[in-house]
Amino acid sequence: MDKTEGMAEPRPRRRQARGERRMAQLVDAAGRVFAKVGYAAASTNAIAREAGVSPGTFYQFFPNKEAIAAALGRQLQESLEVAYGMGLAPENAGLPLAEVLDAVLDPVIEFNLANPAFLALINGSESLCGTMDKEALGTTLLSRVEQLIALRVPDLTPLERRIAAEFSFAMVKTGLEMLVVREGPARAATIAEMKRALYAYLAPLVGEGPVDIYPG
Amino acid sequence: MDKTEGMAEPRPRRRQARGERRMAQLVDAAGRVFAKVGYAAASTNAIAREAGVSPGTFYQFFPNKEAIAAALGRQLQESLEVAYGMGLAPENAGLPLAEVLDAVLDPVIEFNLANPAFLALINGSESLCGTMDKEALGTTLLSRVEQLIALRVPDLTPLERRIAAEFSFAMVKTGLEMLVVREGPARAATIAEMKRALYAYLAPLVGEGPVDIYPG
DNA sequence: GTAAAATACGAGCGGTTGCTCGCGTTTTTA
DNA sequence: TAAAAACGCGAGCAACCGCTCGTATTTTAC
Repeated sequence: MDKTEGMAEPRPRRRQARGERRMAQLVDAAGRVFAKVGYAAASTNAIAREAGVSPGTFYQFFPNKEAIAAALGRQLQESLEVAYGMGLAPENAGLPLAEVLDAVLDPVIEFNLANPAFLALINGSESLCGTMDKEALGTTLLSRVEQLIALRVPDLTPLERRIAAEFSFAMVKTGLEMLVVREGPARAATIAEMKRALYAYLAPLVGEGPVDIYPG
Repeated sequence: MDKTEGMAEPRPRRRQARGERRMAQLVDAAGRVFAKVGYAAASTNAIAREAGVSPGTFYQFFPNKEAIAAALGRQLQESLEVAYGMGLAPENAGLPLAEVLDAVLDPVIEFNLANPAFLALINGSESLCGTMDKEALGTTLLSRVEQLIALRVPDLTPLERRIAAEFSFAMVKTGLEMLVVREGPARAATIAEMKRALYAYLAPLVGEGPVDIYPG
């Protein structure tokens, strides 16, 4: 058994400062390209061109398109977590639902408007969730929503929790998609409607607000 | 001015029975391919192969991929309209919301499970709505939802109506996507939850059920 | 029967894709 | 300072894309 001679994985090469800069440059360019044409239609050559770099240089740092998408996803996810801070911390677990929604959604909305690649990556990675890592952006965020729900409503079966999380997540995603194509009052109205939809959906679950009298 | 010699449009060639059969065969194959790999990833060569036909034959009947997608979309839309019949006819405009939801959604759900290409085409045509005809599947269905809402709640501004339609449509779409990957009780639970979400969202709009007390 | 039109084929064109490879340059290591 | 490692380039490969075209067959029209 040799220790220095790796088996399958070609030990991660030591990056120097220049390389790190190039990687950041490429991830940045990838974000712009993804936001412009979507994930599926984005080509590695186009990303390299956008970064002002040759295709060969691209592949010096990323083995394929998925890899750079994953890197961008990780970066976006980290900034998002910083942005909305402890939005899902147990601290506000006792707050009224409406306040929790504000605390969680407002930063997410702001972040989404500032990072157009966010939605492109969520949508793109979902259609390729089989190919991609388990740490795909959409999947991770979805489980966050699931945690948040579990915190507020512990007495749900896993299936119920999962369904609630998926519906909530979908409402947010739809709302965000609607937001980016609207401005001013229309955008404000859409935000309000998104919150109303979520509130109406979640209130019965958390045992708050109007009881759900749907005769199902 | 010559009458027999057309100008731009190359007058539609007379199809014979064999041709019609081939077209149906191709549209059918396209549905299977779209359902399997999605709209964007589906290639005309793959559709031809699936139909057991050469690429040249494909282009004898359809000028490009959009055309066959449009044909499939038209066919699906027609069968859907037949399936759920007069679901949005003025007849049941006075029914309780829950009953309207059942009347509209149950046939749509059944249809969607029977035609997996339906969702693929909706999602695909949305990302290409700029390229495609105005009669894109998603757009058409969305305006149907808008009509339905206008019928029940006439006193909404166009923007409010539009937003409500988009959210409702998104909830249905999400529900359908969740349905196809579930079976048995999980599927039933998802259907119930989809209806509950829509009911909770729409009830305040139609002035029925619990009042909306969201403090926004 | 025969000319015209419709149907069918499949090799292959021009283009793009993700990606490679050889080679030159810069930086680190010793 | 010299070897080694990281960086950088860009022509170009194999695969696939949407799509065409010359040609052969089948059906229709007269």
